[in-house]
Amino acid sequence: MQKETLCLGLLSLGPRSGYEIKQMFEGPLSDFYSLSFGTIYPTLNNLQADKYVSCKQHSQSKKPDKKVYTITKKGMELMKDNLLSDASSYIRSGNFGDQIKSEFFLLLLFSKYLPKETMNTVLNERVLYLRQKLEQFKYDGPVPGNLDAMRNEKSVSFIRGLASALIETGLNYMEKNRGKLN
Amino acid sequence: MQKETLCLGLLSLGPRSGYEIKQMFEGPLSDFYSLSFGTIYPTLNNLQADKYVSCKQHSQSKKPDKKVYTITKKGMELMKDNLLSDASSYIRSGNFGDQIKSEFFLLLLFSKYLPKETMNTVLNERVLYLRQKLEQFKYDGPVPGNLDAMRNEKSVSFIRGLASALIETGLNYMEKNRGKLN
DNA sequence: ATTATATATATCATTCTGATATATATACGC
DNA sequence: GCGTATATATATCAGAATGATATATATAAT
Repeated sequence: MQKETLCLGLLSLGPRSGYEIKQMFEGPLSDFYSLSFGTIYPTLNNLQADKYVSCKQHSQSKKPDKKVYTITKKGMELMKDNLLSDASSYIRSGNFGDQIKSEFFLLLLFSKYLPKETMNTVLNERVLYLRQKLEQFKYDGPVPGNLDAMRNEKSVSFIRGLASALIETGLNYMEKNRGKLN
Repeated sequence: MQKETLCLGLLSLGPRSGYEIKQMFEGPLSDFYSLSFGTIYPTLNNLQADKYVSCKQHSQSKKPDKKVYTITKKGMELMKDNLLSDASSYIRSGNFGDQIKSEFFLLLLFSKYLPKETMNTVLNERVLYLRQKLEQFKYDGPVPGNLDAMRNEKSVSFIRGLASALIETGLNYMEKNRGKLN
């Protein structure tokens, strides 16, 4: 997905600064996508230059100005147009498409070159990590303001449910079949 | 995973050319990782310069020479050292780590900006695509020579089983819950 | 006969990340 | 009270990787 479309999409949930957009990528979204500051800030500047977003600077005493961006009508149109024209190309991507980069699976692929005790530790920690991830996805308590807008989206509930189901399946499989790696 | 470690790992399965390494990334591995020609060829040249691989040129009438690389003892050592020292950093990556880039999930996130009929078509095609993927992962018939070495690895059976289980879970979830997106 | 696909290596502009720079505020332990 | 760590906030850039393109031929399909 183009970085412009993605930033506009997140701004469609409400006005935000570049820093806050980055924070959204560090929340639940982090498991599916991320953009770096080096991408977010230039993208917002370009979107502003082309009037897809407007910007209000909130001067803060001796911190850098907080630049809060708001999506414009023109920006909403661009976002919708881009989503529509690229929708079909996302069908084959991610979560069993062409974009998963699983270093963990690569490690498994070459696991025979590692000492058994190392692989045992790695698999144990992987299980712990996945359990922790699962808890995060199922967590329904309060979240910081920036992330709240996302939680209320129907699509986010759908994605969280799917992610939870996938992690549970992965955990069960790992626990039942890890013996087969030796 | 460093490109050097990865190329060495694939060469540990048997001597191969850069073109054939790329082919392995287009097989079942494509769902988990990939490297481009622009990465593979320079990496192989560097590995050769540092004696981690040796190279035999097979001249072919009027095609470019086929350069078949073989991993050296020094190369095997580097690969094992790298795997060992980086193993712990792969625990949190991929398949619910920080490296999944799912454009499909992003599309779902913004699905409310798309016409219902578009989303319907997209979800239908996604289901078809996943069914096709599932068949590919379960397929146990003959494969081209390059890929055969991988099929015989225990770890590959493990990964294929895990991938199949994950896709099945994803399919079931999508079919049961797609109504909740509207 | 033409088009598409496969073999085979190489290069490079564009893109993206991860790190770093800059500057301040606040919370925490001791 | 003092140092340390973390959080806020934007910006830039070296280095790395991709995707596209160039080059050249063989073969299969239409």
